[in-house]
Amino acid sequence: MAQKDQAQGTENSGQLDFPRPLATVDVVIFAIRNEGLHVLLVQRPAGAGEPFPLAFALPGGFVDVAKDRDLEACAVRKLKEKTGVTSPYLEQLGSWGSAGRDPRGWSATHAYFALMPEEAGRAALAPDAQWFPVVAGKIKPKLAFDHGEILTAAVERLRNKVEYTSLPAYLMPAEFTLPDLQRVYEIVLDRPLEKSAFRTRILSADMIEPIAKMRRGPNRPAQLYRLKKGREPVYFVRTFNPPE
Amino acid sequence: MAQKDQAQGTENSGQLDFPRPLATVDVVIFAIRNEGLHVLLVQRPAGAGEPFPLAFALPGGFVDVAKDRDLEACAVRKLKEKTGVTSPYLEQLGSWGSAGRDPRGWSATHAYFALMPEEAGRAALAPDAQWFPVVAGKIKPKLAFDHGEILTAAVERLRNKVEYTSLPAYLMPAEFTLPDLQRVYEIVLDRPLEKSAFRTRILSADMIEPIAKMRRGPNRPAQLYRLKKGREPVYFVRTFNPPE
DNA sequence: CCGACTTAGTTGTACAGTGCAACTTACTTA
DNA sequence: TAAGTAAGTTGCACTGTACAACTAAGTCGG
Repeated sequence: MAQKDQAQGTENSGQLDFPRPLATVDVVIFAIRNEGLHVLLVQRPAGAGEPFPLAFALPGGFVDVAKDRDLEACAVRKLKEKTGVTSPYLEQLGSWGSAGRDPRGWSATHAYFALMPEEAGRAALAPDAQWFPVVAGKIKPKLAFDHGEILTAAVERLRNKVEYTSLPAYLMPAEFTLPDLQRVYEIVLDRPLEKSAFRTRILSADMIEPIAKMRRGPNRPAQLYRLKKGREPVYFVRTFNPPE
Repeated sequence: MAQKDQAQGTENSGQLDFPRPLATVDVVIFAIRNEGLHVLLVQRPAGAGEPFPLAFALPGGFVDVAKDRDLEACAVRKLKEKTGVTSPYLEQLGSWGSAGRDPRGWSATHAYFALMPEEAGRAALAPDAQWFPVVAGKIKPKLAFDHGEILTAAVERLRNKVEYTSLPAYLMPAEFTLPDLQRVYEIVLDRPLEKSAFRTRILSADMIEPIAKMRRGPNRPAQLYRLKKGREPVYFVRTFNPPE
């Protein structure tokens, strides 16, 4: 809630002349590439006065009070501007704000969490944007600001939700098989799942529908499916076979 | 991520002289009072230039870059200052930011979600703070700003998490019985739960421990329990008997 | 042309936790 | 001492998973 600023010691109503934190938005966007979880990062500029020159960072930037109607619009805009991609799934992840996270002053970022299929990531990527594999919840290069911490939180959120939702559907191409989908679940969770229980659960969730086509390969063909359109993510009432 | 401000059209590195949104923190704090879910609200001042004079609002206020080390510290401070209470459980709920939510300009609030036992709420409450019953996820008075929307999101989050976590433990007094705990679950979920399944689940979660005392009443005494100290919230692998 | 190989998809049995309902236990009160 | 009430337990049916073996449908190499 915004109220009169008792913090500044001025009790005059409507006084707004006190220092404000910097307000930014950052997006953690995941895709599966080459059988592994990847995250899209952008390299920071090297100009004078730039914090963390040439380090990699999450795509994002300052909220523009003239351009952005709201935070989500800002996230969509920043993602498009910084990386060139658009995401079919975007949710809030959380916010990080403190005196020290940005050398330019007290700043707070509104972090978003996004998923996209690999196919869409092959299109025009911004020149300084790049996909990085996520290994053990971390990234090789040390990230700018507290973005390493934000990324860790995003991976944890992804793992948690994949355990009991249909979120991986947003990581799939337009047409996919059930084993494809299961593989994506397994990649994110980093453990094998039971084939028959997986099939039962997904098929009874009414989230995908078979199309009149099979995936052909060197062995038995597999039924192709597509997402039912307009489907919100499905929440299961159990997790998959629990870790221990 | 904070980066140079391309949005303002100035490409000079380190330029920070552009308008910043207002930054606030608000807290939705719940307690069970009189067999019902309640929220703690504060009445807004009536001074000239004050938005929503005398309306009720979530406790919160502007981030103070001098006083607040980070957002959570700001939430704790605001809760204490505005209402007088302190919460044993505080988590981020999300952020709401847009051009129109505050008549004083583009503003973004970082909303927190808190739980506390009723007993702690009986102590010194700030004079303009007041508990309101939550009926059907809503509050009787129309709230200031978009706080009605934030409250709705908080109730939804609470309901969702109570379905598969031990969060209600933070709504309990220091000593309580299993039927007490079950009643709190039922109040929040607004549906009855199975007694035997509930007991089995809670007792096998290793979150509470019996004390050498019984609750005596007009009928069979009930075993009293307390929370095991230092326990994080427990996540169950199933929800309770699903709504349909 | 046939048998080895591989992956898709199904089936069967054991098990865990819930839903439902009846039951026992332990106390108060008339 | 019997009735009443809430605490706590028990038993059985049911659902969905775990595990594992099985069948199905294709390619490929001899």
